[in-house]
Amino acid sequence: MSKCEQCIVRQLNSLKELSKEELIRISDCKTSTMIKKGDVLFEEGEHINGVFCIRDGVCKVSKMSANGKDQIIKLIKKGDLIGERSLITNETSNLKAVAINDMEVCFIPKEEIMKDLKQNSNFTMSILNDLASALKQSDNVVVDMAQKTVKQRLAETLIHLHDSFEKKDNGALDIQLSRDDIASIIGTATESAIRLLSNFKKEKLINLKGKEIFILDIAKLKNLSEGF
Amino acid sequence: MSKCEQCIVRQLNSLKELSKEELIRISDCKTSTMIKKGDVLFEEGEHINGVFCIRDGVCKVSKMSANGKDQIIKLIKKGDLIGERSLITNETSNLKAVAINDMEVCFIPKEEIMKDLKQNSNFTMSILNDLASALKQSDNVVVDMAQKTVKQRLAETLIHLHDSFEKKDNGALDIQLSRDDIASIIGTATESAIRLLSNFKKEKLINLKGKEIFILDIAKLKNLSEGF
DNA sequence: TTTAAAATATGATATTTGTCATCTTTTTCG
DNA sequence: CGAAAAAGATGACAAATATCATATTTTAAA
Repeated sequence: MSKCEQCIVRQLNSLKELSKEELIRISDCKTSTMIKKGDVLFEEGEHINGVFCIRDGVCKVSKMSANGKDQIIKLIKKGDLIGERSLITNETSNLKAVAINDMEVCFIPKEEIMKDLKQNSNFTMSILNDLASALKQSDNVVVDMAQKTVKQRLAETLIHLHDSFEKKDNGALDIQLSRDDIASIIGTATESAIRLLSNFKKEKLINLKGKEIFILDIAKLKNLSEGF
Repeated sequence: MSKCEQCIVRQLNSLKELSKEELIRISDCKTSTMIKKGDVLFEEGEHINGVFCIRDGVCKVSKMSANGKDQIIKLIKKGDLIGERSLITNETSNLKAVAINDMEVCFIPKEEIMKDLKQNSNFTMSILNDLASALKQSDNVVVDMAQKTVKQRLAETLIHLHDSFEKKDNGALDIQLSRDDIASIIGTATESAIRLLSNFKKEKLINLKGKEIFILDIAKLKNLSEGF
């Protein structure tokens, strides 16, 4: 099994604050798993009992609304940690995570990572920072959901995807989302998402080939997302 | 000036984790202020440089959307701390806070509270917990904003107000919100909020006397908020 | 490969929500 | 107090969005 000390992914998240000794200890107790596209990392209401460190792949993190529709809260990718919140509050997960493509993830059991959280204050501070950033981000999304139109939110989401994901050789965004996923990110009906995507394509803001998305006009998308 | 060691409000938030010595130090450097209804505690984009501890009164915490409308993110009341997030990330505030009624607040400068955050791990853990809870809460609101109708959100908000605020002697909720505030909490146009409130009154779910709100049928409101 | 199922697409229509206009009531302030 | 301003209320209408129906394309499974 690969070692945390040598894992580059660690540099991308709070684990970079751990000392060599701490890392070796974590490395010895962690487990690595391959997760297939569509498989569930964890369910809403499940005790996670640790944190996941994403070595490769992408997953969607969602929550079921009272109305029975899944709302995607965020996309998690290589280098991200997930599960810190449940770790800290000792609660079951309020979210569900499903792989969007094949993933490689490491799982660090709660007891071990808690030791570091209690003893390494740089690590604690880094986790604090993560939560603080996530909170700001989430508050921003609340405002967008409450105040922006579906069209604005789609534009915003496309910009966000453009900023957060690599491009494939042909220029397409290197993430495969179904129309349903996209609708679930922006919080609208699937048909509405499809219609707006078609409009955006007609207006040459994006191009679509199956599930491939090509961002053509970032500036106009930005304007759109701000209501112009 | 009153002393933190003797302040009951402290028991309601993370400051309860501080030792007697730490409290005395905080007490010596804090400032207390009276804030008038409508006055601004801090603006979006402002360096807060510390945390506020609310001794009395209520304020609305909001963020301006790209469309120019203010969205209320949360209501802060007696016993709450505010400003922890900006403290940790070293950023300017992403939110604005305005007093909803006359308030009494204490301000603890950043340098002092940071000492405790670095040295008292119980305090740090408590703040971590606060942020984790706030994040969960915020994610829940995202789902509601994205998936629930305005009517559902109004019902939800009324339940929340009922759960979080005392009742006056006449049974009214002890918080004075304008119709505009209510609209800004649920993320809708003022007229829509007014109309729905009138409907709820007609259906005997609530009663309204000026700005006073009387919750009459919690069970039906709960059903409504869940889509029945 | 063939077939069934799922995903995508699009039109027609209904519902929800926002906007504008106008009126009434309440609050504020000289 | 009384005038002006702000807040609240309501109708008419427009715009945004959801829903339903159905057709087409893609994907997955036998």
